[in-house]
Amino acid sequence: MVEDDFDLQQFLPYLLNQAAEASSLEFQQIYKNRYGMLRTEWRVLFHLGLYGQLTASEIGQRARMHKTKISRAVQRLSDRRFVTRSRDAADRRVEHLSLTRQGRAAYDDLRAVARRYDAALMASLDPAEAAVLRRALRKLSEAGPGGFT
Amino acid sequence: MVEDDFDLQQFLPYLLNQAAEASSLEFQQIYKNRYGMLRTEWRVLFHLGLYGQLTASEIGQRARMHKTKISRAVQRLSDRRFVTRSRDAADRRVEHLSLTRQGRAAYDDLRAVARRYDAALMASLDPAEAAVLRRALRKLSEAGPGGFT
DNA sequence: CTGTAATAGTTGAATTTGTAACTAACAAGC
DNA sequence: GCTTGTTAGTTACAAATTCAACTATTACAG
Repeated sequence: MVEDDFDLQQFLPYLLNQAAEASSLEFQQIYKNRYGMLRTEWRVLFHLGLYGQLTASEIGQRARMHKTKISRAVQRLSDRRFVTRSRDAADRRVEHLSLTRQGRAAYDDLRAVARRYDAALMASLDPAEAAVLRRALRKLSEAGPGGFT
Repeated sequence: MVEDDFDLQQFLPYLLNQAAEASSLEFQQIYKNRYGMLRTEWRVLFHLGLYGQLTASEIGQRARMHKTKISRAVQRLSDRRFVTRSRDAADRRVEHLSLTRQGRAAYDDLRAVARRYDAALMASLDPAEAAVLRRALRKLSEAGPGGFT
């Protein structure tokens, strides 16, 4: 039945998904086991750790996450005292989010793990390959195929 | 707050996830709108289209999908007459799955779309880059960082 | 001002996924 | 044969995600 020149293993969205899943798995275990976080929560934590105070919408734009995901992630992170929320004085719809001391500690810890983890992943590639990979991934992230449909 | 040398945009699992999501989006719309399929169902369909008759476990191994996902995807595909199931005579636990005429028609259609879609994605990369990308993704898919935890 | 539209964020209900327990069939040792 | 273990696949229940509707607040046209 391989009279078929289409190769699933070459289909980029499929390959990307496989690679993304495989490469997230072990790291996921870590933030889950150590801090009981979900992927959405980890992402919010990292964005706050990296960029400091942000609003939910800003995180949404940067991380391309839907606002309901963010709302719920922030809720949980704030329940567990990783994040604090404070209303903007001028525009009382918006909330400024930032890490608590505890949140920052978790972030610092996970950031260190992430660095080592990234290095371990990279070790399976050669350096030139790794650089090309990153560049290509960034291009692909920016837009889909563009005007396809 | 960017006194921080860790760059989320460089963290491979994150990059991979972003690229995977962005690059799946429009294609997802197509199999969803045309055939009401979920990603899991599309994957089962494609595996059957490509490799012919397979059992659920075989699909699981090839696609690295959990058996419950497959079970449900097969259920829905068979409800909608895209797939037929037939018990193995020798080992009555196993079921051989294959596409119906209708299933094959959907597969043929979507395969053609996938080819064009892949080409469109590739167009945003230069050829050398694309080749390296595919090779790197295949490496990363095979294993995570390996003995990290 | 005032009515209409837009934006930030939340909530509820339906869908989808994950986890664990389950049934059914086979295999192998005794 | 009869236990014990394993494998194929399903199902039940909990957890997470999506989608649409919602509140509260600001913007802005007339």
